[in-house]
Amino acid sequence: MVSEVNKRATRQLAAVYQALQGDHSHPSADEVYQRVRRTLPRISLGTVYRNLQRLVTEGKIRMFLLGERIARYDPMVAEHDHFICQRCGRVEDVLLERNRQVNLAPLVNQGFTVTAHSLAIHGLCQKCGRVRPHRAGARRVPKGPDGRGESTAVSPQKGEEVWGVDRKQRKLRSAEELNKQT
Amino acid sequence: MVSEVNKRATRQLAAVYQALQGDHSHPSADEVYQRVRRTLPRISLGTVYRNLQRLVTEGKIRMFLLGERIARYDPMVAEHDHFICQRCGRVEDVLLERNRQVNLAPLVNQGFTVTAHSLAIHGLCQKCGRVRPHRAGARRVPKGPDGRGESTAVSPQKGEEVWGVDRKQRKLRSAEELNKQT
DNA sequence: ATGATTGCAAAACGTTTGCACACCT
DNA sequence: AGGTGTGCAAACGTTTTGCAATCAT
Repeated sequence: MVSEVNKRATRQLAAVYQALQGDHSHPSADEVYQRVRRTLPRISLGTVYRNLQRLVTEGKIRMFLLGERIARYDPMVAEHDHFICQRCGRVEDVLLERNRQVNLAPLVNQGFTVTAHSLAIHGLCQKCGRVRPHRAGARRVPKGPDGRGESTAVSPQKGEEVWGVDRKQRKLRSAEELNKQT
Repeated sequence: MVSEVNKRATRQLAAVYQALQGDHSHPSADEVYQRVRRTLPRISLGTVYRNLQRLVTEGKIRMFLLGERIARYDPMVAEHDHFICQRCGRVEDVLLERNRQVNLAPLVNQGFTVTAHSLAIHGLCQKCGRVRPHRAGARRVPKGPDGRGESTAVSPQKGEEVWGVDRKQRKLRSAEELNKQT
């Protein structure tokens, strides 16, 4: 009623959709763009974005932001969880049988409406887990070769000691105090 | 050995750190900036970013990207999960007693190294859940008033039918076919 | 003194948008 | 014909970075 306007089907829309089918590698918009370009060399990145967005709001694909700043897209499939590699940034689907049965009742009782939930598991993927990473460039979250650095709520890197912060509000006497325990 | 360089303690670093202590509202870098500015009016946004980054790699604070493209920061605290409101984008800490006991053994057996996991629950927070949202602007993920639009792997909006995609690879005959079921 | 850290401004990055033109229906 | 969707390029918001000046050690 309000405005189910005449959506049109175009070559570009189909190509974008097609590029995602059967693909669970969570391509970014740009990766989709590169793919679609092979079929439609004149398509623009903007169009890819527009069509991805359209497919998302139509519920035909899924978009998520998971520990990185770039959006990734997925064909619609059954619920699953995600493993995010801290080193290479790769996101893999994982199926953990038992964890779907999370008890959300407490939330609902507090007035939340829950529409979805997904578990993000952080760590090192099979490839990255093998390499022992020279514990050198630990200062800076790397960004070059492996593409992505940080991930969602990464726990302290092994080898970096966590600061002994006590949980309650705490005032620093001086700037020095902050540095002391590093 | 390699390069545990002389890190220095500065007023700015302390202020950035201090701005987060006892704050569980998940401020963005810019919010931290605004806060710190009250004490150090001449601090620059770049410095805030640099210090936030440093504190993160030192394990003194935590950064996460959760359903939005902007980074949010948190003082280091015990593990908890996150509720992300689809409407207003607010991220709230939640404590779900039973869900910590996820069985990660299958993953570990597959060669993954798990360092952290957190559950992201998507839905409507107490405030947003009350309002019945004019089911009109459902086409476009809103971006104005409520600040954020999309969230991590949001499931199809109520009222939008999901396309009946069959799971296996599928070729479109034509562009039209894509539009048909909308 | 020396070099880590700052402020500033420009660049980078992924994404969105305004426009005139092309194409679908 | 009419208007949705396109290609292009410019704009966007967040984050990063190069530089000379400043400050902690």
